[in-house]
Amino acid sequence: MIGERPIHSCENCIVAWKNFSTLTNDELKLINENRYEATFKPGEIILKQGSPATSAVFLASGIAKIYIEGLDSKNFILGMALPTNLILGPGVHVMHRHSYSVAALTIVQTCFISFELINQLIAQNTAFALGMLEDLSLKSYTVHNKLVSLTQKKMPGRIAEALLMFSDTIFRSDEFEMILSRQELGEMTNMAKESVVRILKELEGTGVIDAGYSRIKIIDKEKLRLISERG
Amino acid sequence: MIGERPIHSCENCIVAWKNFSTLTNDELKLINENRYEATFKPGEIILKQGSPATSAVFLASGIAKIYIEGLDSKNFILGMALPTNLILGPGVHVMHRHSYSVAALTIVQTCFISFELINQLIAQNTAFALGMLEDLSLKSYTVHNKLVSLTQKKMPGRIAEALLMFSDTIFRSDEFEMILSRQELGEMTNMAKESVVRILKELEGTGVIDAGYSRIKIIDKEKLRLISERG
DNA sequence: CGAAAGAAGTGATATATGTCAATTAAATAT
DNA sequence: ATATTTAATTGACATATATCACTTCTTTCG
Repeated sequence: MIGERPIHSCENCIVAWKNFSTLTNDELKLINENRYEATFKPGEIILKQGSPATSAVFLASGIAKIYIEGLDSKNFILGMALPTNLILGPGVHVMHRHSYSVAALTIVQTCFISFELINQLIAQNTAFALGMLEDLSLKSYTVHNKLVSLTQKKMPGRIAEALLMFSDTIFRSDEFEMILSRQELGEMTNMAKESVVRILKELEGTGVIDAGYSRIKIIDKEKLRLISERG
Repeated sequence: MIGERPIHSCENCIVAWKNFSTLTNDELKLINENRYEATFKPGEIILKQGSPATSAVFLASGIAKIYIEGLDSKNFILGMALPTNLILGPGVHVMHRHSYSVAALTIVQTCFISFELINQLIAQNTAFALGMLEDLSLKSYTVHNKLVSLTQKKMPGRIAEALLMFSDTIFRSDEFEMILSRQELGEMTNMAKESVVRILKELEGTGVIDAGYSRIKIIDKEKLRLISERG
Protein backbone atom coordinates (compact mmCIF):
# COMPACT_ATOMS: atom_id res chain seq x y z
CA MET A 1 0.00 0.00 0.00
CA ILE A 2 1.22 3.45 -0.84
CA GLY A 3 1.42 5.93 2.00
CA GLU A 4 0.26 9.50 2.28
CA ARG A 5 2.32 12.24 0.68
CA PRO A 6 1.67 15.56 -1.03
CA ILE A 7 0.70 15.44 -4.67
CA HIS A 8 2.74 17.73 -6.83
CA SER A 9 1.84 17.27 -10.45
CA CYS A 10 0.73 14.70 -12.96
CA GLU A 11 3.89 14.93 -15.01
CA ASN A 12 5.91 12.75 -12.72
CA CYS A 13 3.19 11.22 -10.61
CA ILE A 14 4.21 7.71 -9.65
CA VAL A 15 0.64 6.56 -9.09
CA ALA A 16 -0.68 7.87 -12.39
CA TRP A 17 -3.03 5.75 -14.46
CA LYS A 18 -1.07 3.61 -16.92
CA ASN A 19 -2.97 5.09 -19.84
CA PHE A 20 -1.67 8.58 -19.09
CA SER A 21 1.58 7.47 -20.67
CA THR A 22 -0.10 7.85 -24.06
CA LEU A 23 -0.57 11.57 -23.49
CA THR A 24 1.68 14.31 -24.81
CA ASN A 25 3.31 16.72 -22.39
CA ASP A 26 0.76 19.37 -23.28
CA GLU A 27 -2.12 17.01 -22.66
CA LEU A 28 -0.65 15.96 -19.35
CA LYS A 29 -0.23 19.58 -18.38
CA LEU A 30 -3.86 20.17 -19.25
CA ILE A 31 -4.87 17.37 -16.92
CA ASN A 32 -2.66 18.70 -14.19
CA GLU A 33 -4.23 22.15 -14.46
CA ASN A 34 -7.72 20.76 -14.30
CA ARG A 35 -7.56 18.29 -11.48
CA TYR A 36 -8.98 18.72 -8.01
CA GLU A 37 -7.63 17.03 -4.94
CA ALA A 38 -9.66 15.81 -2.02
CA THR A 39 -8.87 13.65 1.00
CA PHE A 40 -11.36 11.25 2.53
CA LYS A 41 -11.51 9.60 5.92
CA PRO A 42 -12.42 5.92 6.38
CA GLY A 43 -16.12 5.39 5.76
CA GLU A 44 -16.60 8.55 3.73
CA ILE A 45 -18.24 8.28 0.35
CA ILE A 46 -16.09 9.33 -2.60
CA LEU A 47 -18.64 8.68 -5.33
CA LYS A 48 -22.33 8.04 -4.90
CA GLN A 49 -24.25 5.69 -7.17
CA GLY A 50 -26.85 7.57 -9.19
CA SER A 51 -25.22 10.97 -8.83
CA PRO A 52 -24.28 12.87 -12.00
CA ALA A 53 -20.96 11.65 -13.30
CA THR A 54 -18.97 14.77 -13.92
CA SER A 55 -15.56 13.45 -12.97
CA ALA A 56 -13.33 10.44 -13.06
CA VAL A 57 -11.44 9.71 -9.87
CA PHE A 58 -7.93 8.49 -9.22
CA LEU A 59 -6.60 7.46 -5.83
CA ALA A 60 -3.20 8.84 -4.96
CA SER A 61 -3.10 6.80 -1.77
CA GLY A 62 -5.26 4.49 0.30
CA ILE A 63 -7.88 1.88 -0.51
CA ALA A 64 -11.56 2.26 -1.22
CA LYS A 65 -14.37 -0.19 -1.84
CA ILE A 66 -16.44 -0.06 -5.01
CA TYR A 67 -19.97 -1.26 -4.42
CA ILE A 68 -23.38 -1.38 -5.98
CA GLU A 69 -26.37 -0.44 -3.87
CA GLY A 70 -28.88 -3.06 -4.87
CA LEU A 71 -32.39 -4.04 -3.82
CA ASP A 72 -33.46 -2.88 -0.33
CA SER A 73 -30.11 -1.03 -0.32
CA LYS A 74 -28.34 -4.33 0.10
CA ASN A 75 -24.79 -3.70 -1.03
CA PHE A 76 -22.72 -5.70 -3.39
CA ILE A 77 -18.99 -5.06 -3.31
CA LEU A 78 -17.59 -5.20 -6.83
CA GLY A 79 -13.98 -4.74 -5.86
CA MET A 80 -11.33 -2.49 -4.42
CA ALA A 81 -10.08 0.82 -5.77
CA LEU A 82 -6.34 1.29 -5.56
CA PRO A 83 -3.80 3.92 -6.63
CA THR A 84 -3.04 3.74 -10.38
CA ASN A 85 -6.60 2.60 -11.14
CA LEU A 86 -9.05 4.71 -13.08
CA ILE A 87 -12.35 4.84 -11.24
CA LEU A 88 -15.08 5.38 -13.75
CA GLY A 89 -18.09 3.10 -14.05
CA PRO A 90 -19.75 1.98 -17.26
CA GLY A 91 -22.82 4.07 -16.51
CA VAL A 92 -20.83 7.21 -17.17
CA HIS A 93 -20.71 6.74 -20.94
CA VAL A 94 -24.30 5.65 -21.07
CA MET A 95 -26.44 7.78 -18.82
CA HIS A 96 -23.94 10.17 -17.24
CA ARG A 97 -24.64 8.78 -13.80
CA HIS A 98 -22.35 6.80 -11.56
CA SER A 99 -23.35 3.17 -11.72
CA TYR A 100 -21.74 2.39 -8.39
CA SER A 101 -20.63 4.01 -5.16
CA VAL A 102 -17.07 4.25 -3.87
CA ALA A 103 -16.26 4.62 -0.19
CA ALA A 104 -12.91 5.06 1.53
CA LEU A 105 -11.68 2.19 3.69
CA THR A 106 -8.49 3.94 4.80
CA ILE A 107 -7.53 7.57 4.53
CA VAL A 108 -7.72 8.18 0.79
CA GLN A 109 -6.17 10.97 -1.25
CA THR A 110 -7.83 11.51 -4.60
CA CYS A 111 -7.61 13.49 -7.78
CA PHE A 112 -10.83 14.34 -9.58
CA ILE A 113 -10.57 14.95 -13.32
CA SER A 114 -13.56 16.18 -15.26
CA PHE A 115 -15.17 13.71 -17.58
CA GLU A 116 -15.37 16.39 -20.23
CA LEU A 117 -11.62 16.63 -20.31
CA ILE A 118 -11.31 12.86 -20.50
CA ASN A 119 -13.72 12.86 -23.39
CA GLN A 120 -11.76 15.56 -25.14
CA LEU A 121 -8.60 13.48 -24.84
CA ILE A 122 -10.39 10.46 -26.21
CA ALA A 123 -11.40 12.52 -29.21
CA GLN A 124 -7.97 13.94 -29.91
CA ASN A 125 -5.67 11.09 -28.95
CA THR A 126 -6.23 7.68 -30.51
CA ALA A 127 -3.85 5.81 -28.28
CA PHE A 128 -5.60 7.22 -25.25
CA ALA A 129 -8.97 6.18 -26.64
CA LEU A 130 -7.72 2.66 -27.20
CA GLY A 131 -6.32 2.57 -23.70
CA MET A 132 -9.70 3.64 -22.38
CA LEU A 133 -11.34 0.86 -24.35
CA GLU A 134 -8.86 -1.63 -22.96
CA ASP A 135 -9.39 -0.46 -19.43
CA LEU A 136 -13.14 -0.75 -19.71
CA SER A 137 -12.80 -4.15 -21.34
CA LEU A 138 -10.59 -5.46 -18.61
CA LYS A 139 -13.06 -4.35 -15.98
CA SER A 140 -15.89 -5.86 -17.92
CA TYR A 141 -13.99 -9.10 -18.23
CA THR A 142 -13.41 -9.17 -14.50
CA VAL A 143 -17.12 -8.75 -13.86
CA HIS A 144 -17.88 -11.62 -16.26
CA ASN A 145 -15.61 -13.84 -14.22
CA LYS A 146 -17.26 -12.68 -11.04
CA LEU A 147 -20.62 -13.58 -12.49
CA VAL A 148 -19.46 -17.14 -13.10
CA SER A 149 -17.78 -17.53 -9.76
CA LEU A 150 -20.75 -16.14 -7.83
CA THR A 151 -23.24 -18.36 -9.58
CA GLN A 152 -21.19 -21.52 -9.84
CA LYS A 153 -18.87 -21.65 -6.85
CA LYS A 154 -19.95 -22.62 -3.38
CA MET A 155 -19.13 -20.56 -0.31
CA PRO A 156 -15.62 -21.89 0.41
CA GLY A 157 -14.61 -21.30 -3.22
CA ARG A 158 -15.88 -17.76 -3.16
CA ILE A 159 -14.12 -16.93 0.10
CA ALA A 160 -10.92 -18.55 -1.16
CA GLU A 161 -11.12 -16.44 -4.29
CA ALA A 162 -11.57 -13.26 -2.30
CA LEU A 163 -8.63 -14.07 -0.03
CA LEU A 164 -6.42 -14.78 -3.02
CA MET A 165 -7.44 -11.47 -4.53
CA PHE A 166 -6.33 -9.66 -1.39
CA SER A 167 -3.13 -11.62 -1.21
CA ASP A 168 -2.16 -11.50 -4.90
CA THR A 169 -3.54 -8.19 -6.11
CA ILE A 170 -4.04 -5.84 -3.20
CA PHE A 171 -1.35 -6.56 -0.63
CA ARG A 172 1.05 -8.82 -2.55
CA SER A 173 1.75 -10.73 0.60
CA ASP A 174 0.56 -13.94 2.23
CA GLU A 175 -0.22 -12.12 5.42
CA PHE A 176 -2.30 -9.00 5.49
CA GLU A 177 -4.66 -6.77 7.40
CA MET A 178 -8.22 -7.80 6.52
CA ILE A 179 -9.48 -4.37 5.65
CA LEU A 180 -13.07 -5.51 5.19
CA SER A 181 -15.38 -6.49 8.01
CA ARG A 182 -16.97 -9.95 7.91
CA GLN A 183 -20.14 -8.21 6.84
CA GLU A 184 -18.34 -6.59 3.90
CA LEU A 185 -16.56 -9.80 2.98
CA GLY A 186 -20.04 -11.25 2.75
CA GLU A 187 -21.19 -8.40 0.53
CA MET A 188 -18.30 -9.21 -1.77
CA THR A 189 -18.83 -12.96 -1.92
CA ASN A 190 -22.61 -12.90 -1.66
CA MET A 191 -23.10 -14.57 1.66
CA ALA A 192 -24.30 -13.76 5.18
CA LYS A 193 -21.69 -12.50 7.64
CA GLU A 194 -22.29 -15.54 9.84
CA SER A 195 -21.44 -17.79 6.92
CA VAL A 196 -18.22 -15.85 6.32
CA VAL A 197 -17.24 -16.49 9.92
CA ARG A 198 -18.01 -20.19 9.63
CA ILE A 199 -16.11 -20.69 6.38
CA LEU A 200 -13.09 -18.78 7.67
CA LYS A 201 -13.11 -21.00 10.73
CA GLU A 202 -13.37 -24.07 8.55
CA LEU A 203 -10.40 -22.93 6.46
CA GLU A 204 -8.50 -22.36 9.65
CA GLY A 205 -9.46 -25.80 10.93
CA THR A 206 -8.03 -27.48 7.84
CA GLY A 207 -4.78 -25.55 8.13
CA VAL A 208 -5.24 -23.43 5.03
CA ILE A 209 -5.24 -20.04 6.70
CA ASP A 210 -4.77 -18.35 10.01
CA ALA A 211 -7.69 -16.01 10.60
CA GLY A 212 -7.21 -13.44 13.30
CA TYR A 213 -9.62 -10.71 14.22
CA SER A 214 -8.44 -8.38 11.52
CA ARG A 215 -5.40 -10.12 10.15
CA ILE A 216 -5.25 -13.04 7.80
CA LYS A 217 -2.31 -15.29 7.06
CA ILE A 218 -2.37 -17.74 4.21
CA ILE A 219 -0.59 -20.90 5.27
CA ASP A 220 -1.28 -23.31 2.42
CA LYS A 221 -1.68 -21.22 -0.70
CA GLU A 222 -1.81 -24.18 -3.06
CA LYS A 223 -4.72 -25.65 -1.17
CA LEU A 224 -6.44 -22.27 -1.14
CA ARG A 225 -6.00 -22.03 -4.93
CA LEU A 226 -7.48 -25.47 -5.31
CA ILE A 227 -10.49 -24.57 -3.18
CA SER A 228 -10.96 -21.41 -5.20
CA GLU A 229 -10.77 -23.22 -8.53
CA ARG A 230 -12.77 -26.30 -7.64
CA GLY A 231 -15.51 -24.03 -6.36
CA MET B 1 -37.73 -11.06 -35.61
CA ILE B 2 -36.22 -10.29 -38.98
CA GLY B 3 -36.52 -12.97 -41.64
CA GLU B 4 -33.99 -14.38 -44.02
CA ARG B 5 -33.01 -12.42 -47.11
CA PRO B 6 -29.90 -11.93 -49.19
CA ILE B 7 -27.40 -9.41 -47.91
CA HIS B 8 -26.37 -6.92 -50.50
CA SER B 9 -24.10 -4.33 -49.02
CA CYS B 10 -23.40 -2.43 -45.84
CA GLU B 11 -24.22 0.93 -47.38
CA ASN B 12 -27.95 0.50 -47.04
CA CYS B 13 -28.13 -2.43 -44.68
CA ILE B 14 -31.19 -2.08 -42.50
CA VAL B 15 -29.77 -4.25 -39.74
CA ALA B 16 -26.45 -2.47 -39.52
CA TRP B 17 -24.95 -1.64 -36.16
CA LYS B 18 -26.06 1.80 -34.99
CA ASN B 19 -22.47 2.95 -34.68
CA PHE B 20 -21.85 2.41 -38.41
CA SER B 21 -23.73 5.67 -38.94
CA THR B 22 -20.60 7.47 -37.76
CA LEU B 23 -18.61 6.12 -40.70
CA THR B 24 -17.89 7.95 -43.93
CA ASN B 25 -18.95 6.43 -47.22
CA ASP B 26 -15.41 5.34 -47.88
CA GLU B 27 -15.12 3.67 -44.52
CA LEU B 28 -18.42 1.91 -45.01
CA LYS B 29 -17.27 0.72 -48.41
CA LEU B 30 -14.11 -0.61 -46.79
CA ILE B 31 -16.21 -2.60 -44.36
CA ASN B 32 -18.38 -3.90 -47.13
CA GLU B 33 -15.37 -5.13 -49.07
CA ASN B 34 -13.93 -6.89 -46.06
CA ARG B 35 -16.87 -8.69 -44.62
CA TYR B 36 -17.56 -12.39 -44.85
CA GLU B 37 -20.98 -13.92 -44.71
CA ALA B 38 -21.88 -17.21 -43.11
CA THR B 39 -25.16 -18.91 -42.29
CA PHE B 40 -25.64 -21.08 -39.23
CA LYS B 41 -28.24 -23.67 -38.38
CA PRO B 42 -29.86 -23.93 -34.93
CA GLY B 43 -27.40 -25.30 -32.41
CA GLU B 44 -24.31 -24.42 -34.40
CA ILE B 45 -21.58 -22.46 -32.69
CA ILE B 46 -20.84 -19.07 -34.19
CA LEU B 47 -18.06 -18.06 -31.81
CA LYS B 48 -16.24 -20.29 -29.38
CA GLN B 49 -15.03 -19.05 -26.03
CA GLY B 50 -11.25 -19.09 -25.82
CA SER B 51 -10.67 -19.10 -29.57
CA PRO B 52 -8.56 -16.31 -31.09
CA ALA B 53 -10.69 -13.25 -31.62
CA THR B 54 -9.99 -12.19 -35.17
CA SER B 55 -13.43 -10.92 -36.07
CA ALA B 56 -16.45 -9.13 -34.77
CA VAL B 57 -19.79 -10.64 -35.72
CA PHE B 58 -23.09 -9.08 -36.73
CA LEU B 59 -26.31 -10.97 -37.18
CA ALA B 60 -28.25 -10.11 -40.30
CA SER B 61 -31.12 -12.34 -39.23
CA GLY B 62 -32.05 -14.81 -36.52
CA ILE B 63 -31.32 -15.08 -32.82
CA ALA B 64 -28.33 -16.54 -31.03
CA LYS B 65 -27.47 -17.11 -27.39
CA ILE B 66 -24.37 -15.63 -25.82
CA TYR B 67 -23.02 -17.79 -23.03
CA ILE B 68 -20.03 -18.32 -20.84
CA GLU B 69 -18.72 -21.83 -20.38
CA GLY B 70 -17.94 -21.90 -16.70
CA LEU B 71 -16.74 -24.48 -14.20
CA ASP B 72 -17.26 -28.11 -15.18
CA SER B 73 -18.47 -26.68 -18.51
CA LYS B 74 -21.61 -25.48 -16.80
CA ASN B 75 -23.00 -22.78 -19.04
CA PHE B 76 -24.16 -19.36 -18.07
CA ILE B 77 -26.30 -17.53 -20.62
CA LEU B 78 -25.40 -13.86 -20.64
CA GLY B 79 -28.01 -12.79 -23.14
CA MET B 80 -29.32 -12.95 -26.66
CA ALA B 81 -27.64 -11.74 -29.83
CA LEU B 82 -29.95 -9.98 -32.27
CA PRO B 83 -29.61 -8.20 -35.61
CA THR B 84 -28.21 -4.66 -35.21
CA ASN B 85 -26.08 -5.76 -32.22
CA LEU B 86 -22.33 -5.84 -32.30
CA ILE B 87 -21.07 -9.15 -30.97
CA LEU B 88 -17.66 -8.65 -29.49
CA GLY B 89 -16.78 -9.61 -25.95
CA PRO B 90 -14.58 -7.66 -23.57
CA GLY B 91 -11.84 -10.28 -23.79
CA VAL B 92 -11.10 -9.20 -27.33
CA HIS B 93 -9.44 -5.96 -26.36
CA VAL B 94 -7.61 -7.58 -23.49
CA MET B 95 -6.26 -10.94 -24.54
CA HIS B 96 -7.43 -11.34 -28.10
CA ARG B 97 -9.57 -14.31 -27.18
CA HIS B 98 -13.31 -14.58 -27.18
CA SER B 99 -14.53 -14.36 -23.62
CA TYR B 100 -17.78 -16.11 -24.43
CA SER B 101 -19.37 -18.47 -26.93
CA VAL B 102 -22.24 -17.65 -29.25
CA ALA B 103 -24.56 -20.33 -30.64
CA ALA B 104 -27.42 -20.02 -33.12
CA LEU B 105 -30.91 -20.65 -31.77
CA THR B 106 -32.64 -20.16 -35.12
CA ILE B 107 -31.18 -20.03 -38.59
CA VAL B 108 -28.73 -17.17 -38.34
CA GLN B 109 -27.17 -15.13 -41.12
CA THR B 110 -23.99 -13.37 -40.07
CA CYS B 111 -21.37 -10.95 -41.27
CA PHE B 112 -17.84 -11.34 -39.94
CA ILE B 113 -15.70 -8.23 -39.92
CA SER B 114 -12.06 -8.44 -38.99
CA PHE B 115 -11.09 -6.96 -35.68
CA GLU B 116 -8.09 -5.34 -37.33
CA LEU B 117 -10.37 -3.32 -39.52
CA ILE B 118 -12.50 -2.35 -36.53
CA ASN B 119 -9.37 -1.26 -34.73
CA GLN B 120 -8.28 0.78 -37.71
CA LEU B 121 -11.63 2.57 -37.73
CA ILE B 122 -11.34 3.27 -34.03
CA ALA B 123 -7.97 4.86 -34.68
CA GLN B 124 -9.06 7.04 -37.58
CA ASN B 125 -12.62 7.96 -36.61
CA THR B 126 -13.22 9.53 -33.22
CA ALA B 127 -16.99 9.30 -33.33
CA PHE B 128 -16.71 5.62 -34.11
CA ALA B 129 -14.34 5.13 -31.19
CA LEU B 130 -16.73 6.88 -28.85
CA GLY B 131 -19.57 4.75 -30.14
CA MET B 132 -17.50 1.67 -29.44
CA LEU B 133 -16.88 2.88 -25.91
CA GLU B 134 -20.57 3.51 -25.43
CA ASP B 135 -21.49 0.10 -26.73
CA LEU B 136 -19.05 -1.65 -24.44
CA SER B 137 -20.22 0.48 -21.53
CA LEU B 138 -23.83 -0.37 -22.10
CA LYS B 139 -23.02 -4.06 -22.15
CA SER B 140 -20.95 -3.72 -19.06
CA TYR B 141 -23.76 -1.88 -17.32
CA THR B 142 -26.17 -4.64 -18.23
CA VAL B 143 -23.87 -7.21 -16.70
CA HIS B 144 -23.64 -5.17 -13.51
CA ASN B 145 -27.39 -5.24 -13.23
CA LYS B 146 -27.40 -8.96 -13.86
CA LEU B 147 -24.91 -9.41 -11.07
CA VAL B 148 -27.24 -7.68 -8.65
CA SER B 149 -30.33 -9.47 -9.81
CA LEU B 150 -28.67 -12.88 -9.72
CA THR B 151 -27.31 -12.40 -6.24
CA GLN B 152 -30.22 -10.54 -4.68
CA LYS B 153 -33.40 -11.73 -6.33
CA LYS B 154 -35.09 -15.01 -5.57
CA MET B 155 -36.15 -17.45 -8.26
CA PRO B 156 -39.54 -15.94 -9.16
CA GLY B 157 -37.95 -12.51 -9.54
CA ARG B 158 -35.24 -13.84 -11.81
CA ILE B 159 -37.68 -15.72 -14.02
CA ALA B 160 -39.97 -12.69 -14.17
CA GLU B 161 -37.03 -10.57 -15.24
CA ALA B 162 -36.09 -13.00 -17.99
CA LEU B 163 -39.66 -13.16 -19.30
CA LEU B 164 -39.88 -9.37 -19.36
CA MET B 165 -36.62 -9.23 -21.28
CA PHE B 166 -38.05 -11.54 -23.94
CA SER B 167 -41.29 -9.62 -24.06
CA ASP B 168 -39.89 -6.09 -24.02
CA THR B 169 -36.57 -6.38 -25.80
CA ILE B 170 -36.53 -9.44 -27.99
CA PHE B 171 -40.05 -9.98 -29.32
CA ARG B 172 -41.79 -6.72 -28.38
CA SER B 173 -44.97 -8.63 -27.72
CA ASP B 174 -46.77 -10.08 -24.72
CA GLU B 175 -47.00 -13.45 -26.39
CA PHE B 176 -43.99 -15.14 -27.86
CA GLU B 177 -42.28 -18.37 -28.78
CA MET B 178 -40.03 -19.39 -25.89
CA ILE B 179 -36.92 -19.94 -27.88
CA LEU B 180 -34.94 -21.29 -24.93
CA SER B 181 -35.46 -24.69 -23.38
CA ARG B 182 -36.23 -24.87 -19.65
CA GLN B 183 -32.65 -25.98 -19.21
CA GLU B 184 -31.38 -22.87 -20.99
CA LEU B 185 -33.80 -20.63 -19.15
CA GLY B 186 -32.20 -22.04 -16.04
CA GLU B 187 -28.71 -21.31 -17.36
CA MET B 188 -29.81 -17.72 -17.84
CA THR B 189 -31.41 -17.27 -14.42
CA ASN B 190 -29.04 -19.51 -12.51
CA MET B 191 -31.40 -22.25 -11.45
CA ALA B 192 -32.06 -25.92 -12.09
CA LYS B 193 -34.38 -26.75 -14.99
CA GLU B 194 -36.80 -28.39 -12.54
CA SER B 195 -37.01 -25.16 -10.62
CA VAL B 196 -37.74 -23.25 -13.83
CA VAL B 197 -40.65 -25.58 -14.48
CA ARG B 198 -41.99 -25.14 -10.97
CA ILE B 199 -41.75 -21.34 -10.97
CA LEU B 200 -43.39 -21.11 -14.39
CA LYS B 201 -46.21 -23.28 -13.11
CA GLU B 202 -46.52 -21.11 -10.04
CA LEU B 203 -46.72 -17.96 -12.19
CA GLU B 204 -49.37 -19.68 -14.24
CA GLY B 205 -51.27 -20.69 -11.13
CA THR B 206 -51.45 -17.07 -9.93
CA GLY B 207 -52.70 -15.88 -13.30
CA VAL B 208 -49.60 -13.93 -14.27
CA ILE B 209 -48.67 -15.87 -17.38
CA ASP B 210 -49.84 -18.64 -19.61
CA ALA B 211 -46.98 -21.09 -20.09
CA GLY B 212 -47.33 -23.49 -22.96
CA TYR B 213 -44.75 -25.99 -24.05
CA SER B 214 -42.86 -23.53 -26.17
CA ARG B 215 -45.08 -20.48 -26.12
CA ILE B 216 -45.49 -17.95 -23.35
CA LYS B 217 -48.20 -15.39 -22.94
CA ILE B 218 -47.96 -12.65 -20.37
CA ILE B 219 -51.39 -12.05 -18.89
CA ASP B 220 -50.72 -9.66 -16.02
CA LYS B 221 -47.66 -7.65 -16.97
CA GLU B 222 -47.93 -5.28 -14.02
CA LYS B 223 -47.81 -8.16 -11.61
CA LEU B 224 -44.88 -9.67 -13.50
CA ARG B 225 -43.03 -6.36 -13.25
CA LEU B 226 -43.72 -6.26 -9.54
CA ILE B 227 -42.39 -9.76 -9.07
CA SER B 228 -39.30 -8.88 -11.07
CA GLU B 229 -38.63 -5.73 -9.08
CA ARG B 230 -39.45 -7.02 -5.62
CA GLY B 231 -37.12 -9.93 -6.24
C1' DC C 1 -9.32 3.46 32.78
C1' DG C 2 -13.87 1.75 32.23
C1' DA C 3 -18.17 1.97 29.78
C1' DA C 4 -20.49 1.82 25.53
C1' DA C 5 -20.72 0.60 20.88
C1' DG C 6 -19.71 -2.19 17.27
C1' DA C 7 -17.88 -6.48 15.37
C1' DA C 8 -17.15 -11.30 15.63
C1' DG C 9 -18.49 -15.79 16.84
C1' DT C 10 -21.96 -19.60 18.02
C1' DG C 11 -25.83 -22.83 18.09
C1' DA C 12 -30.46 -23.81 16.82
C1' DT C 13 -33.68 -23.57 13.32
C1' DA C 14 -35.91 -22.25 8.92
C1' DT C 15 -35.99 -22.17 3.92
C1' DA C 16 -34.83 -21.81 -0.73
C1' DT C 17 -33.14 -24.44 -4.07
C1' DG C 18 -30.76 -28.52 -6.00
C1' DT C 19 -30.60 -33.52 -6.99
C1' DC C 20 -32.47 -37.96 -8.22
C1' DA C 21 -35.51 -41.05 -10.23
C1' DA C 22 -39.42 -41.75 -12.66
C1' DT C 23 -43.22 -40.51 -15.92
C1' DT C 24 -45.30 -38.05 -19.58
C1' DA C 25 -45.39 -35.17 -23.56
C1' DA C 26 -43.32 -33.33 -27.91
C1' DA C 27 -40.36 -33.38 -31.69
C1' DT C 28 -37.70 -35.86 -35.08
C1' DA C 29 -36.35 -39.37 -37.88
C1' DT C 30 -37.29 -43.65 -40.20
C1' DA D 1 -47.56 -42.87 -39.25
C1' DT D 2 -44.77 -45.18 -35.88
C1' DA D 3 -40.52 -45.53 -33.39
C1' DT D 4 -36.96 -43.12 -31.13
C1' DT D 5 -35.04 -39.47 -29.03
C1' DT D 6 -35.22 -35.37 -26.50
C1' DA D 7 -37.40 -32.23 -23.43
C1' DA D 8 -40.82 -31.23 -19.81
C1' DT D 9 -42.92 -32.40 -15.64
C1' DT D 10 -43.55 -34.40 -11.03
C1' DG D 11 -42.74 -35.89 -6.29
C1' DA D 12 -39.64 -37.18 -2.65
C1' DC D 13 -35.61 -36.02 -0.51
C1' DA D 14 -31.04 -33.82 0.41
C1' DT D 15 -28.34 -29.78 1.40
C1' DA D 16 -26.36 -25.35 1.22
C1' DT D 17 -27.09 -21.22 3.13
C1' DA D 18 -29.86 -17.61 5.57
C1' DT D 19 -31.92 -16.01 9.77
C1' DC D 20 -32.44 -15.34 14.67
C1' DA D 21 -31.09 -14.70 19.17
C1' DC D 22 -27.42 -14.50 21.99
C1' DT D 23 -22.68 -14.33 23.85
C1' DT D 24 -18.07 -12.86 23.64
C1' DC D 25 -14.48 -10.16 21.98
C1' DT D 26 -12.30 -5.49 20.30
C1' DT D 27 -12.11 -0.90 19.79
C1' DT D 28 -13.26 3.65 20.87
C1' DC D 29 -14.25 7.41 23.46
C1' DG D 30 -15.74 10.01 27.57
